[in-house]
Amino acid sequence: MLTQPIDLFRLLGDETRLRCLALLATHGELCVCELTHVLGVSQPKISRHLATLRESGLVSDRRLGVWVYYRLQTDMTRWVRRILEEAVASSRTLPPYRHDRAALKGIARRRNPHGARQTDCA
Amino acid sequence: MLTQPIDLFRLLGDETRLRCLALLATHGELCVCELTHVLGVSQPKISRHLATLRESGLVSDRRLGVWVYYRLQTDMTRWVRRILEEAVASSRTLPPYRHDRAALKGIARRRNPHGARQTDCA
DNA sequence: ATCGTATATATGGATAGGCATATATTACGC
DNA sequence: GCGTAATATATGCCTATCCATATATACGAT
Repeated sequence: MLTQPIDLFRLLGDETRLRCLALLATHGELCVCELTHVLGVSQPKISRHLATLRESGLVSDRRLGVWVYYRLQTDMTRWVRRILEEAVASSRTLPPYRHDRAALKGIARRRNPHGARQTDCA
Repeated sequence: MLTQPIDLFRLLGDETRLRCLALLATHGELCVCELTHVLGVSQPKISRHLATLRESGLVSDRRLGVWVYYRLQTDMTRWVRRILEEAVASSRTLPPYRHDRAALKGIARRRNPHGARQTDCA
């Protein structure tokens, strides 16, 4: 998983994935429904891209009750980490990513760390 | 040209382009026929990808007689340069790129800096 | 049963590559 | 000089393939 730089570039060459990674880089952990609402795209679309990122080892997931939380993988090869950091940093001020961060702050962050009952997500 | 990181990643997500960039990073200037021979791909294919890179501002070209020499653009945005450098560095030891550098050393480098007569290329 | 998430399938769109050809510059002959 | 040929590069056109997306469905937990 991710031995060739070109594979990383192909992963980063999709806006939905890049927006997810940018949000996960600033906030530690986000569930699928939060990303769905913030990015304003369909849930299957988000889920599919997160699966791609997970299979490539860029993110990891953990399930807490109904929610599945994704976060950036902590241990990455150095060049992967460097390129990813540069990708996030250079995107920070640009329209879609900048707006996403603002949108994330806007919505009610419903964290559910202990499996408490939750009717609605985000 | 190249204001969005995602556009750079899409450019770097093609192996032919990445191999060209890697060679141009180590050697200063290469003509189309040299790249064609070293990479072992068709001339139109190389020419097309070089045009893409030129239109994106990653490389520049100058014509010397019949030959057209391509080189990395000197002035790039900082984040572009950083990602490109990391891309080249992380590719250096991998099979295709490593082999390309060896192949380039193997062929007779025919430089034609002053328009001297030249019958065959590479 | 309901909500959150994942996946299977089908489809549309982008794009890389091959082939042929066009353009450009130089070499050679007269 | 002129014309032709040869080489280097670029470009149109076509096809195949990959990939993102939508839709529908299945799974899993409460």
